[in-house]
Amino acid sequence: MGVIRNTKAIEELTSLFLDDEKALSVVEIVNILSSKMNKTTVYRALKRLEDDEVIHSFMDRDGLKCYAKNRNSNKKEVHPHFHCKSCGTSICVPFEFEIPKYQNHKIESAQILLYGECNKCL
Amino acid sequence: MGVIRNTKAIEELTSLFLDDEKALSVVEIVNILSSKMNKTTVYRALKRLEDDEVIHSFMDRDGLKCYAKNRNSNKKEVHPHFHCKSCGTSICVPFEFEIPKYQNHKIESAQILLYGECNKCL
DNA sequence: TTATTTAATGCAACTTAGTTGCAATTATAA
DNA sequence: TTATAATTGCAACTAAGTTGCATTAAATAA
Repeated sequence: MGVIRNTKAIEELTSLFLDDEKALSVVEIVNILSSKMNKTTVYRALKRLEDDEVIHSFMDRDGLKCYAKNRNSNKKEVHPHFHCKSCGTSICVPFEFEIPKYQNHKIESAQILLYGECNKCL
Repeated sequence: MGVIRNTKAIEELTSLFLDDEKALSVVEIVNILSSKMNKTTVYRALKRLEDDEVIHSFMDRDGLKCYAKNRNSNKKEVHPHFHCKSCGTSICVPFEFEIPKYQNHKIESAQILLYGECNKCL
């Protein structure tokens, strides 16, 4: 939520997240931008964009951090992500998901990761 | 599903998973057993126990692999896990969860990770 | 426009989870 | 007991992600 500056890194990164559905792993992002900026910059700029709620992140099945664009809604999104074991890509699944309650635990966020094979790979 | 041998490593590891609820991260497990065996052995034995469906694994919010005991049921369990942001511990949440369908994707497994603060930390 | 300040960047070095190859060891079945 | 195939330890490695610090560049004030 800090003051986010309109730098070249932020510009390049936001231009990668045009699609509502497709998620990108940090490895992909760092590779795509390797000739344009340092990986440290990528990591830090992604963090800023996430803090600013422009994008959101999740861990795929391999423990690799992935980012995707936030949809236009004020409240924090809770939707599943699908990770294809064949091609390795991840997508946002446009399902609503209600965060469950559990005893006297305070649940602040939830992540659902679906794992299998996508339509293209089948 | 290979022939799993009854070695000291397997014995030590299974003795860590007595509790149905508590999950242990690989880092914890490697630390607990550091004086008794090599970390490579820990990783490999955990993999065997998981293949053998004695334990199951999931990624916590920090991308750290966690393991927990399987309950006595033949079919693959699908239950959420809760990861406390304060104390860092994770537990199995005894809820049933139905794996959703999505278009023409083949969903083989699903993971739900709840994140927040546990009863002890609140 | 210029000066000031503060965020953002690049770089190199580091941390840590997890893996690999290989030789030595050990559990199991014959 | 012996053969065999799985398991282990070790050391070296890979790769994701972080940190400190000097430099650069936005944003804002003058």
